[in-house]
Amino acid sequence: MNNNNRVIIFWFRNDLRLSDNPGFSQAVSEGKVMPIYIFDQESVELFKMGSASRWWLYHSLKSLDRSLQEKLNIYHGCSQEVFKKLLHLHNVEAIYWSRCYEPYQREQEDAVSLLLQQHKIKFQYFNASLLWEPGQILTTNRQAYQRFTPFYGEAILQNHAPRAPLPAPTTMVLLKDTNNPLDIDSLPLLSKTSWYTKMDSLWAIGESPAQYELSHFLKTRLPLYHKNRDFPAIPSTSRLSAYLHFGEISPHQVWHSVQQETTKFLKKDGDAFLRELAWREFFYHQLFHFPKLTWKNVQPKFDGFPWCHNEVLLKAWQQGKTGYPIIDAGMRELWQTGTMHNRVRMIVASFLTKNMLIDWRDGAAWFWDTLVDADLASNSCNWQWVAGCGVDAAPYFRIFNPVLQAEKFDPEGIYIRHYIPELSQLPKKFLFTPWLASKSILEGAGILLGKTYPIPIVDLQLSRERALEAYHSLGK
DNA sequence: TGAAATGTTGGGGCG
DNA sequence: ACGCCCCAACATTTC
Repeated sequence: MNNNNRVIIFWFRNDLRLSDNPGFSQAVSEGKVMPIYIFDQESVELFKMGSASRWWLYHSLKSLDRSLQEKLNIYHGCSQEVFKKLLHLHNVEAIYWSRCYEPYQREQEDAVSLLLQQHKIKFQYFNASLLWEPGQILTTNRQAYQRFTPFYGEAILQNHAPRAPLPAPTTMVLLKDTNNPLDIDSLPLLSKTSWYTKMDSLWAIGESPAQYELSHFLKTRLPLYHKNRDFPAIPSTSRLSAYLHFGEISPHQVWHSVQQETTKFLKKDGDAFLRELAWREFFYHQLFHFPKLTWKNVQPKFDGFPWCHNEVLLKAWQQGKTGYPIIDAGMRELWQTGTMHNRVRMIVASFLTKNMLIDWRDGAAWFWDTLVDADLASNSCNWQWVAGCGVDAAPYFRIFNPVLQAEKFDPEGIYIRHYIPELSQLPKKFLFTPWLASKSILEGAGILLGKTYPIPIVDLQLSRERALEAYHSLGK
């Protein structure tokens, strides 16, 4: 066989970037590289990629393809089968990829590894999407941490700082698989109804937009991050979560540049942000050690919890028509933009699980479908955290009051007015409690309660008491 | 990374 | 002048 025909396959997964991609760098340094992406969802039983994620992925792949001189090779179907064909058609020298940690991705990896072992093909995987490998951060008993605080302390204090990010390779020889008829547009990524046209204008997707978001965040938002991050009307968050999920930016790049920015004046802000990045790690590690947590309560005593199955309430929550302005604003932000401010995510999640007494899995499923940053680890763990059944979870009796939360974190009502235009004329005094406004005030604001904006769909006090009762029914 | 209920304190009005 | 009561304002406990 002619040695010149030998190719190295680099399998892109949730690492859709060229910079700080150790496996890709190694591949292009060793020879001609055939970059591939496999859309492999058929075997996924739970949590097939949601609509918003698929929309994001479409653009992310387009961007990656441009970075790869339009040499990205697209496949659709079972990963193992795709590799079987590739091995048959090409003279494959080695196969490299970046590890992924979601249960079905691990199954894919195992199946592919087995195949490659059988064919005696060299393969190697790399860590490109976590600061610390699961299994690297363990208690002295070699167990996974069950509490974030010691996890974070140990991870920072006892382990080396995350490695420095790598630059993008400067030279590369890329190969197109000429036998393959598929391209990005042939994947089932964009639905027929173009619900996403508005989103197209809200997000710039790809590796260089991700870098731009990061530098913009460092310059304009990080300096007041600690103070501002809880206020949804203030642009204070990094907006990096979706880029991190698909790997258009690596956590190492983010970690490293935040640390570089963090002078003593910014220390509090830098620390607060790095802590959030560490929560992401913590959740990935949890998922790694307990893959069932996407649908199973981490605390088994919650298995008997008396959740209500109420389609009417669930739908009202999904559509942002509960009658509680901060809840509805958040749910509409999600629907319109594919994201939701972190503080508001906690408020709407508390409302669904506690005031509506609806199963956290229903909330997780909705978020999974609608969030552009939908991430199995963060989504599942955060829902369990709010519901009280997770690792290091909020106590069940911590029930957010949507009126008080709105008064506290959207005091001027800017966020609410933005996402609920039908309330925008309401005076601030009644903006958080429209049902308390007199008829004349409502009229003056052009509101017909029950018509143009809903009457509260559940009673706060009664639902709170009901939730506490349900909690007590679990016993200790 | 709550909220409500309950407890405590201290200033001021008032008999 | 003094004690009593009221009630913010704050602290603690409970869910």
